[in-house]
Amino acid sequence: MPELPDVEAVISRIRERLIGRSITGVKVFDMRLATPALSSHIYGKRIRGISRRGKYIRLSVDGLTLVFHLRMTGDLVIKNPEEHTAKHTRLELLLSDGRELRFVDQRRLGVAKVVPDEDFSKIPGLVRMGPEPLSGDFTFESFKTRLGKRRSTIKSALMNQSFVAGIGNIYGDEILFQSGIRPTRKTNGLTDKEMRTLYRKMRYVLNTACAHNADLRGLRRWFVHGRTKGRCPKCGAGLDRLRIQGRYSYFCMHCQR
DNA sequence: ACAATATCCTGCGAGC
DNA sequence: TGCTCGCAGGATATTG
Repeated sequence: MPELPDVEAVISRIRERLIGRSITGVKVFDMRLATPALSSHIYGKRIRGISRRGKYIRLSVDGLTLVFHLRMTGDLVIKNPEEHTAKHTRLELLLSDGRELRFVDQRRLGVAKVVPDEDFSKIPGLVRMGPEPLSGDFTFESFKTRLGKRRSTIKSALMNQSFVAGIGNIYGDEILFQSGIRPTRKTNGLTDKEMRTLYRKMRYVLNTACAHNADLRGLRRWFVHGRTKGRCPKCGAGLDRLRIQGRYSYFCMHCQR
C-alpha cells in the first residue's frame, strides 16, 4: 500500500468520518502496541484532525497525537461494529458515532503510538524527514542543491526519506521511468536538463496518482515496476531489473539513460 | 557518505 | 499435497 499517494488516499477516505468524533474505547489486539498512552490516555478525547508528513499519519486528538506508519501492509479502515474484523487487526478505536477505526496490518511492521503534540516532529523517522515533494516551497532550485550534495544513486536518493518525503520503491521506479533516467545514475552526475525533467516528472507522477486516489488501474499500463519479464510501455523492449538497496528496481535500458 | 546486509513480521506463489 | 525458498509498495542499525 503505502507511499505518499497511498497514504493520502487513506487519509481522504476516512477524514470526514473521523473529525469531531470522540474516542469512546480502545481495543488493542497486538500487545506490542499496548502502552498506557494508547490504552488509556486517548480515551474520551475528540479527534480534531488527520494529516500526513512523509508516510507518517498524524491523528490529532486534544493535546495528543496518534502516530501511524503503515510500513508494508498497514491500512486504516472505518467499519461498523457488526462488520467482520479482519484477521490482522492490531488496534481498534471505538468512535462516538458507533463506528470503529481499525488499524489492520498483516506483517505487523507498522507503527501506532501516542505522543504529546509537541513531540510529533521529534520521533526518529521525522527528525530528518526531507521536503514534501508536492509542497509549494519544494522548488527546483532547492531540489537541485540537494541533488548536488549527494553521491548516491538517484534511486537511493528518491527512496531516502531524508532526501525527499514519501517516495518508495514503486513510485521511485515510475518517476525515473517517466524521466528517462536510469536508477543507477549518480545524483551529482545529472545534467541540468535531467534534473529539471526529474523534478517535473516527480511531481507529475505523484500528483497524478493522488488525483486517482492511488487507484492506478487505468494507469497501470504505463508502469514498469513489478513487471518481471515485462516489456517497456514506450518502446516494447524487455524491461531490466536489478537490486538497489536490497530492493528490485525495474527500468528500460533503452528509454532510460 | 554511501552501499550492502540483517532485522522486524506474515503470507503467498514458484519450483521441486 | 507438502515442503523450502524467495519475495513483498518500509525503516533502521550495523558493518565495510
